[in-house]
Amino acid sequence: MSEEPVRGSASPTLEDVARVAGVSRATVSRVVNGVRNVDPEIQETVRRAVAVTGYVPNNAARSLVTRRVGSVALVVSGAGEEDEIGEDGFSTRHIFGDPFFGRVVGGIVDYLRPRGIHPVLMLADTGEARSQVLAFLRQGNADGALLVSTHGEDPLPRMLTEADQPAVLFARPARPLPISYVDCAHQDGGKLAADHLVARGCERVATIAGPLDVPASQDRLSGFQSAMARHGRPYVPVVEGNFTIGSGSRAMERLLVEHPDIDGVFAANDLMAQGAVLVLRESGHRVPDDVAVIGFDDSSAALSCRPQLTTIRQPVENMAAEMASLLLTALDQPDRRVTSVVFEPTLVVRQSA
Amino acid sequence: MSEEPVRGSASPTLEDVARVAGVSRATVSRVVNGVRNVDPEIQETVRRAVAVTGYVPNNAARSLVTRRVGSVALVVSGAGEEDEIGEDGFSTRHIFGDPFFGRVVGGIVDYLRPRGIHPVLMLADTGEARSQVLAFLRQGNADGALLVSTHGEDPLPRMLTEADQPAVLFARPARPLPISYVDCAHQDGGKLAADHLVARGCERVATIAGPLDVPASQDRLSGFQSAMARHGRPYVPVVEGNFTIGSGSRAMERLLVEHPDIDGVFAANDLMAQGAVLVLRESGHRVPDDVAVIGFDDSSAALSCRPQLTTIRQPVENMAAEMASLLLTALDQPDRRVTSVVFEPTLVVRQSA
DNA sequence: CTGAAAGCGCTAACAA
DNA sequence: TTGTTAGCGCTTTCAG
Repeated sequence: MSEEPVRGSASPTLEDVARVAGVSRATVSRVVNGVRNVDPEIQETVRRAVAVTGYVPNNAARSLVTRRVGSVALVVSGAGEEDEIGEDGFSTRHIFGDPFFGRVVGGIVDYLRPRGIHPVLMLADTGEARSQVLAFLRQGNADGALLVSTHGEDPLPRMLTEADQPAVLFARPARPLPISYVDCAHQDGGKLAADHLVARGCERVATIAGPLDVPASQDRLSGFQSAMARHGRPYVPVVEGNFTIGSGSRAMERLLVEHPDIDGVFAANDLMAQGAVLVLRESGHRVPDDVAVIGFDDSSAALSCRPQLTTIRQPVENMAAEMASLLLTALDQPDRRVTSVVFEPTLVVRQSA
Repeated sequence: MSEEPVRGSASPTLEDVARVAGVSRATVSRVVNGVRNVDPEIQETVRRAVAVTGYVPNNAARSLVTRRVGSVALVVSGAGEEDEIGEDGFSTRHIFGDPFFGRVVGGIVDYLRPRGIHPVLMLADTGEARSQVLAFLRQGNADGALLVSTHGEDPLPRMLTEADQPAVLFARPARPLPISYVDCAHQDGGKLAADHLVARGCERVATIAGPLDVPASQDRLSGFQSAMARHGRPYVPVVEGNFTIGSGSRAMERLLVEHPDIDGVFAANDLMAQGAVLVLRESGHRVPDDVAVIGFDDSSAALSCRPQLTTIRQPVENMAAEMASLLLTALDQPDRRVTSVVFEPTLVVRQSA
């Protein structure tokens, strides 16, 4: 008892602890920061003094000299441009409801948290917001940035490299840039989908692509097309969607009109696949018996869909963790070459195909 | 041109700007912080010097003296305990994929961003993590906390008040505590659901409640029950779920076994309602013709469900914004009474009831 | 209206 | 191994 630090008074400083322990500020600092070369007995004394005073280091003061704050920015770039979910006066941040994004955040938080680092959430969907992100970093509010872009022509990556800010992207930038990123072998994913549909015996296959200004969409499409070509199907109907359920439904409606005898569909993400399934069932097609559907991502949408979606799984949590890992490495070794890490997608067979 | 600040050199300080402008540090500081009492001409000179040097204030230095950092913690407490979505080596942060939580984040970000404040995302699902949150705040890494608890007996609110940390909760704490919060009139919501089902002509109504250690679940349930009682139905079968799709399905299965002739269901959130609908349809019941289903939240799940869910809408974004607003007010007026703001839910009629 | 000067709390040489 | 000292960059009295 009486370990209770005095309430009400201003929070104690190193100085206070030093006085109580009868040593110098420097020694307390060393103990607190776990620097060796401190007599074990004194260490103990200091630790006790820390407990008695209820001392907690002031991170602002620390950062001022170390030039590190111990937090990173998690930037969602290009979000909220179009939005199917109702307008309610807010520029609804659809992205935060996206199960895919949820996995990214989860992976990042899981990696960062044991290391005592926490992500600062930022949106960068306008020019102003992007400047805000840059200013934020320059003011030293975060040591670096993890960037998840939702569209191809995002100018933020370039801005970051030009400002010499440490950053790692989720997904390869549309134009080559000296910046680190993690990605998934989307073409291989497209191939997996094609092979599976063909192996299933599908004869009249079409695809619902993602927005084609996004490299990932292009890659999934091209990987799918070339694999189909290798199977002797040089032509595959393509409709472009925008990764939302609604766009998936609309795309499926169009495909059904133009190709009523379709028997296999590859959608570039699970949400669109879900939208496609809804339309198929409502128009009396059985899935997978009449039309097989395969998605991409393996997000929670794949599980909540009926039938559950066969899909191409991206190891999103691992990718996100790797992103964080790359950033921390870069922060520790400032003049290191940029790197990229590409993960392999896998086929997850469920009911829809 | 040549407005380009010198590259490579360490970032400029107030001192540098002062030298270029030919004034003192203090004056530059005043201009940068928009303090009046500065000669307009000098202001202009300083502004030019800022532009020339590419000056950006160092927030650590600033915080050291102002004792404010300009960021808040967004704490998700009690998350990730149980998780239906596959285990993949990660303690999957289910919460981030929850559309309800997505709306909360969106609302907070929307309110905070124009004010130049950004939330630091933290998870507090273990005792250690909770201490981490407290230490984080005490170290001055954030000025206060926005807390979203996912279960009733969360100890964090009390810890925060005892540590005198400014905080605002989403939802009333299970036990009374001198802490501000925003909430929704859940009982009224339950009543809206009951009235709608009765008005629809449902005769044999049951409910799938949320976890009963959460005040919100209790309130939705009691509001629903007492409204039903007022309609002459003193007894309503109740099955408890845990706010996930899967639990909604399981609950519906049980209800169907015990009460095969059921014709109306109120689920305490949309995800469970969605799970219930899946089971109903798979077992050959038409929704809403045979069984009417009504959810709660009006999350994106309500829209992606087929049929689309009739539901009780919580104005989550407004609630989240209000939460942020309350916190900022508290930060500006430290010795102000705690307050609570309670929002009214509304009935949104779609197809499921 | 402006400048000089005193710290905010901490780390990191450098001495001892 | 420990203590002394000099700042990190900024705000803010207090004089002028």
